[in-house]
Amino acid sequence: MSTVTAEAGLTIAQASAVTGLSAHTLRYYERDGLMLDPVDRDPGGRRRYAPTDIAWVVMLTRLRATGMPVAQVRRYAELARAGEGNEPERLELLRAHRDLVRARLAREAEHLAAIDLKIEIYENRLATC
Amino acid sequence: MSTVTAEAGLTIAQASAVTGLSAHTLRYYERDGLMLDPVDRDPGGRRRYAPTDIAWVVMLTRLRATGMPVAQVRRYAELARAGEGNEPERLELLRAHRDLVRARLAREAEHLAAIDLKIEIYENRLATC
DNA sequence: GCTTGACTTCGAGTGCACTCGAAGGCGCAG
DNA sequence: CTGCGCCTTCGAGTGCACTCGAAGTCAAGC
Repeated sequence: MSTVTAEAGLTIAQASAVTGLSAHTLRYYERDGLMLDPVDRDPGGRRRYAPTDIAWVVMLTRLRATGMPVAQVRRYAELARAGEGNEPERLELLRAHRDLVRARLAREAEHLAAIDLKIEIYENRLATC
Repeated sequence: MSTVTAEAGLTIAQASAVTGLSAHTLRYYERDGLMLDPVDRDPGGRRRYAPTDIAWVVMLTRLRATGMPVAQVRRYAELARAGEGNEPERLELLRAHRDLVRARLAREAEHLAAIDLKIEIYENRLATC
């Protein structure tokens, strides 16, 4: 059924299972230029995700999950697609994103601490009566 | 101009400045039942934000900034509005949210570490050539 | 008394990121 | 050769949380 005879890459369903993205979303990302290259197709025209594709999707989900807008992921993909020579730009893009994420996580940690405090207040109030 | 003679509460513009929310958003939150009670009005019918209102808005922004949906904030406000007796429910709501936030922050920290690694790879590549 | 500017309500519009449905194609088990 | 299930494309729809514009009101300064 889903066993692979030789090495041919994953179907979109398998890629979906591995990455946690829906098949719809995987197609949407490719359409929107978020992939490094269009994914290879089998003789029947179906997508075959190579390990490098999967690795890219994983990185892509990390960027998305940390709040990078789709447009900026596309920008990053375009740079990577263009080949060598623009590493400084890619580095800058990633650094800028990292800084934003760090700042947001710090802020959220503060909020979390305040929420924890609120929880403790409730716990104490319930414990003493 | 914006000095307050006696103690009358903040105008919506002042509340906006203090909380970082737009006046539009403050009205929207009140309309949507996210406030504990409708905000008091001055003789002219304009909103006057009491310190307790501001404190609530601050808590509310903490919940929102950590990803609690507006509908759940409303639920929390409804419980608080209902008065005493439902503290266990409020506590449960906050705890559930806290757990989600903790889990997400942990996941994001992992993603951040992976992004940092990528950045280091770029840095090394650029440093050695 | 008239302008100014901040306020009001109401309802519609925006942006983002999916998410889904329709309509059809292909290859293989039975 | 027929039905099944998974695949395809295209374009439209959804959900969330604002965000904005229009039209009108009111108090205070000039």
